Amino acid sequence: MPELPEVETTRSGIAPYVEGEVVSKVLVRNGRLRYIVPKALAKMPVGQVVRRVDRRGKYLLFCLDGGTIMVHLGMSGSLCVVDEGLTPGKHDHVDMVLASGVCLRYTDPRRFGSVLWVEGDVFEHRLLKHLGPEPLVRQFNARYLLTRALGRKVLIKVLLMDSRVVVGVGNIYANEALFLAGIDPRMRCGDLTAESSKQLVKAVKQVLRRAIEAGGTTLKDFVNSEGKPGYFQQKLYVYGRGGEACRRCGGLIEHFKLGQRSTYCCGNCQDV
DNA sequence: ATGCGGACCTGTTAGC
DNA sequence: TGCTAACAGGTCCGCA
Repeated sequence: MPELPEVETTRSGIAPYVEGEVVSKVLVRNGRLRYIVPKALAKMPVGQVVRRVDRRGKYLLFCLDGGTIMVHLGMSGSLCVVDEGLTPGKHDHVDMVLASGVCLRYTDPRRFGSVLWVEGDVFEHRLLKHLGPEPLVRQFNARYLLTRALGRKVLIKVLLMDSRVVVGVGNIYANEALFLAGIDPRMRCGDLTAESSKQLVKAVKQVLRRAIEAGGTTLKDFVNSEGKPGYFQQKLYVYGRGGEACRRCGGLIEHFKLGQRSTYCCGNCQDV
C-alpha cells in the first residue's frame, strides 16, 4: 500500500508526538511480521529519547541515541498515534509506548511490513544500503535516470519501481507518472531518450509532491497517524480507472498486467 | 549482472 | 445466498 507519499504523511504526522520523547516500552502482540519482530527488537534497550523521525524510501526511521527503529508498512500497514489505553484491534501488532502516555500503534492486516532495531549506521543496513536516490532530491535527474536505463532490457515501469534505481515509487505512482510523462509503461528502458527521461523525472517529482500535499492515496485502508484517509485518489489520472474515460483526451483507459502488477494507461496519450 | 517468477499474508470483491 | 477464485498499495530471494 503505502508508497512514499503515504510514508511521508505518516512521518510528518507522527514526528511532533515522538521527537524528544522517551520510549518507555515496545509491546509486541503479534511478532510474526515480515521479519520476526521479537528477534528483530531483541537488543533494543528502552528508556531512550527519540531524537528524530526520518524516512528513507518507504522506511520510517526512529533515530535514538543507541540505534534506530526501522519500520516498513508493507502493503497494508499503518502507524497511528493513540492513547495507550485504547483497546487494540485484531491487526494491531506492535505498540511503541512513550513516557508521555502517547502510543504509536502499528496495524498491518497482511503482515508484509516489519519493525526492526538496528545498531550502528542504519544506512549501512542491508535493507537500506543498496537503495537508489530519493526521488525528490536533485540527484534524481534526467541524466541519472537515462544512465540507469540505457543498456537495460526491462520495461520502463519496472525500472521506475526498482528501489535500487529510485526509491518510493510504487505501483500507483509509477502508473500516474508514466501517464503524466506521456510514456507507455511497456516501453523498453533502452528506448528512453534525453527528452523522455526529462519528462519522466519531472512527472515522478510532480506526482509525489502533489500526493504528499493531499495526504497520500487511500484506496482501501491507508490511514495517516490520526487514522484519517488521504485524498489523492480523487486526483488519479489512470490508476484504478480501467475502462473509464481518460481525463485528458476522453479515450479509454486500458488495464492489463505488466510483470505481476496491475497497469493502467491511456493508449492515446502515452506512446511507446 | 540482469531478468524473471515465486513466496510471504489476509481481507475484500467478483463471479459462478 | 454461499462458496471459491482472483486480486490488492511491496519487497526479497533464488534460479537461469
